[in-house]
Amino acid sequence: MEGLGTTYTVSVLARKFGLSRTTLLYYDKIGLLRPSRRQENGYRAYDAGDAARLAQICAYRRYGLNLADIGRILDHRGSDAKQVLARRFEELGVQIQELREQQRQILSLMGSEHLERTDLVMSKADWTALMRAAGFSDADMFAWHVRFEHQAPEQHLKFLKFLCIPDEEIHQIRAWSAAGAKPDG
Amino acid sequence: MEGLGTTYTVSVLARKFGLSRTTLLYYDKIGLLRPSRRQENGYRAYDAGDAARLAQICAYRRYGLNLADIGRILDHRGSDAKQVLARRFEELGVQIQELREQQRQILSLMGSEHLERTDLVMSKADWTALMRAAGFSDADMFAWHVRFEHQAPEQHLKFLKFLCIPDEEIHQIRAWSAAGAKPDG
DNA sequence: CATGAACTGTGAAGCTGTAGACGGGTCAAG
DNA sequence: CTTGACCCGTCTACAGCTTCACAGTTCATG
Repeated sequence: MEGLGTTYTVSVLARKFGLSRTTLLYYDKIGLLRPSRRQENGYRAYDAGDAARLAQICAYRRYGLNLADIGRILDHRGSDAKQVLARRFEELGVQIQELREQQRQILSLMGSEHLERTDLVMSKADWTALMRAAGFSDADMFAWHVRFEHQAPEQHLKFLKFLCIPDEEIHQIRAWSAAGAKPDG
Repeated sequence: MEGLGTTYTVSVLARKFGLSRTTLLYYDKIGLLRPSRRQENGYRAYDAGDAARLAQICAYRRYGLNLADIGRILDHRGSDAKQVLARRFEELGVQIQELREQQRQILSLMGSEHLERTDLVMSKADWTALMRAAGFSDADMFAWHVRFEHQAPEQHLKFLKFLCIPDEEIHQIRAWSAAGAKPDG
C-alpha cells in the first residue's frame, strides 16, 4: 500500500505462496522470477507484478511443467502455452503407464496375499463382482470387451491396466476381444 | 574364462544388461555393485557372482525401487524385500494419482478441443457411450454408481479420476452416489 | 549502547541416476 | 613406429530444489 504499491520481501512472498525462501532465491538465480526492485539495503523487493508472475509459475508447476518451459511461456520466447501443455499431457500419459506397469510387476511378484487389504487398486475380481451385481452376465461382459476393443483399443488396454491385470492376461483378453470369440476353457 | 570362471569388464557387463557403462561405474562408487576383483592394469573385473547381483539389481529397478533400498535389501541390512516392495507399491499409487491429477488439470484448462483427438484418455462420454451400447440405461448407470460408491468408495474415486472427470463433477457424482439419490435436473 | 532474535544476503555443496567429455592405455593393422 | 579404433578411469553436468556456512541488517529489549 502507501501509494507506491505493495511490496514483499522474499520470505513473505514465499509464505504467501506456500514456497520456501530458498525456492524463490533459486528462481531468482535462474532468472525465472527476479524481483523488480531492491531496497537500499540490498534486500529483494517484490511488487504486485512479481507476485502475479509467481502465481502463474505456481499454476504451471501444478501441471508439472518444468521451470525452463514455464520461463519460455511467460517470456513469450517462442513457446506457446497450449502446445507445451499438450506435450506435457502426453508425457504424463507415458509416465502413468510406466508407473502402473511397475505396480503390476510388484503385484504379480507378490501376489495379492502379501499386500494385505490394500484398497489401493481395483482388482479384476472387484470389478467383475461389481458388474455382476449390476446385472452383467459373463456373456454380457464378454460382449462388452469385444465392443470396447473394437471401438477404442487403446483405451481398452488402458482400462485393463487400470485393473492391474497381468500382461499375459491382458494380451489374451484383447486377443479374444479382437477376434470376437472366446477360446474354449 | 580359463578355469577361473567368466569375468567381465565394465562395458561388457553393462551391455549384457542393457545399461550404460557409467551406470555401473556409479553403482561401484556408491557401493551397490563392486567388482570383486581388479585386473593388473586396474580395470574392473566382474565375475559371475557380480553378474548375478546385477541381475537382482535390475529386477528391483524394474519395480522402481531406488538404489538405496535395493542395496539394503541385497545386503540384508534390516530391509525386507516384501516390506519395501509393499511400501513402493503404495508410493506408486500416490504418484499415479498425482500425475493423473495433473492430466486432469491440463484437460480442464484446455478443454478437449485443443488436445485434438488425443486417444490418450478415456473420457466420460466415451465410457457412457460404451455402457449404453452394452445395454445400460441412465438409471442402470446411476444404480451402478451407487453400488460402486458404497462397496468401494476409494476405488470409485479412482475410477472417476481414471475417466478424467473434473474435481467438482466427481464430488457431485460421489455425493449423490453416497446419498443414493440423484438431485433434480 | 550492547545483546539477541529474526531477518536478509551470497556462495557452495548435496541429493538421484545417468550421460557425456576428457585424457590416457591397449592392441591390431599397416 | 605410427595410426586408428577401442577401451579405461575420473570429472563434470543435468533438475529442482534443500541444506549449510557465514556475514550483514533490522528491531526490540535491557
